[in-house]
Amino acid sequence: MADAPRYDDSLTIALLRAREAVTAQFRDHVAAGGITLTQWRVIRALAGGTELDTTTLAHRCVILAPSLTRIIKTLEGRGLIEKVPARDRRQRVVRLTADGEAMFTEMWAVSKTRYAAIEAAFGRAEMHNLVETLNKLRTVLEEDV
Amino acid sequence: MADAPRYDDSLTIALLRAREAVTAQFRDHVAAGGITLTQWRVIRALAGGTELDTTTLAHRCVILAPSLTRIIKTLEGRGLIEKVPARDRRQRVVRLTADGEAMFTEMWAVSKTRYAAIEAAFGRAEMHNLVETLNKLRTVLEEDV
DNA sequence: CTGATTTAATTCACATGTTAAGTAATTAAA
DNA sequence: TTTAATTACTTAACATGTGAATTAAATCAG
Repeated sequence: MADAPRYDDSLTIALLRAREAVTAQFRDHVAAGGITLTQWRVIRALAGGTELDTTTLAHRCVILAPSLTRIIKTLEGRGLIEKVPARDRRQRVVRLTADGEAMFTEMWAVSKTRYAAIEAAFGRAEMHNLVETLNKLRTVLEEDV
Repeated sequence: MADAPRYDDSLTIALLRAREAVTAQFRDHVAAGGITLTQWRVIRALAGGTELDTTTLAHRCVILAPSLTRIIKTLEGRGLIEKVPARDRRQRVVRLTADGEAMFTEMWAVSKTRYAAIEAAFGRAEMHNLVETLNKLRTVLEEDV
C-alpha cells in the first residue's frame, strides 16, 4: 500500500469519475426523452440516414455485441430503428425510422447545448486536447504495451 | 448532423474508449484471480487494514450503492471481507479479512507492474497530466456547469 | 419524550457489461 | 464440390449500472 498511488490519483478511477461527471450532464435530458444514454449513442450513430451493421455500430458506440443485440430489439420494438436487407445475410444492418430521426433531431438540439456548456466551462482548447490525449492513450495501449 | 462533432471526437466516446483500453490492461490478470475489476476496486480500497462504511467505499470506488450491496455480499461470502461493528448501526462498515489482505498483496504485485507498463508506454508526465486534467474536468463540471 | 425528518443501506426492476457457448451464413481449403 | 475454418450475430448466465421505493436507525423539532 505504501507504494500504491493514492486512490484518487489512479488513472482508472480518474477515468471513471470523469466519465461519470460528463455523462451526468446528459443523463436527465436523455432520460426525459424516454431512452438511456447507451441507446442515445446508438441513435446518434445512426442519425442522418446512416445504415450500419451490428459490428460497426457496436464499435462506434463502444457497446458489446450482446448488449447491442438487446438494444436493437428494444429500439426496433419502439419503432425508432428498422432493419435494412443486407447482401451478407449474416449481418444485421439497421437505420433510423422517420420517428427515430425525429427523435434525434429534437434531442440533439438540447444535447448540443449541453456539449457547448461543457466546452465553455472547461475550455474549448483544453477539451480538444483532452480528447486528443485520450485517443493517444488508447492508441499507445493498443499497440505498445 | 452537420454540426455534430465527428463521433470519434466526442468527449463521451473518447472517455469510454480510453477507459476500455486501460481496464483491458488489467482485466485478464484480475480475472485470473477469480474476481471482477469492480470487486478489485473494492479490495484495493480496503487494503492495509482500512475500515470503511458503504457510502465512503462506494464513493471511492465509483460504485453505486445497490451494486456495492451485492458486491459486499459476494466478497463476504468468499471470505475476503468482513463486517466491523459500527457505532451508528445504520452503517455497514467492512474491512478485508486475512485472506482478503493476502489476495490483495499477491495481486497488487502484478497490478503494479501493469500500471508501470502503462506509464512507461504513455509517459509518466503525460499520465500525471492526464489524471490531473480529468480531475479538473470533473471539478469544473460539478461546480460551474 | 414523542413525532417528523433525515440518513444509511437494502431491495426491486430493468438496462447494460462481460464472458462463453451456440447458430447460421460466408469463405477457404482439399 | 464437400468439408473445414471463419465471420456475424444471438443466446445464456451472471455481474454491475441505474433509478425508485423500502426499511431501519439516528437526529431534530416541538
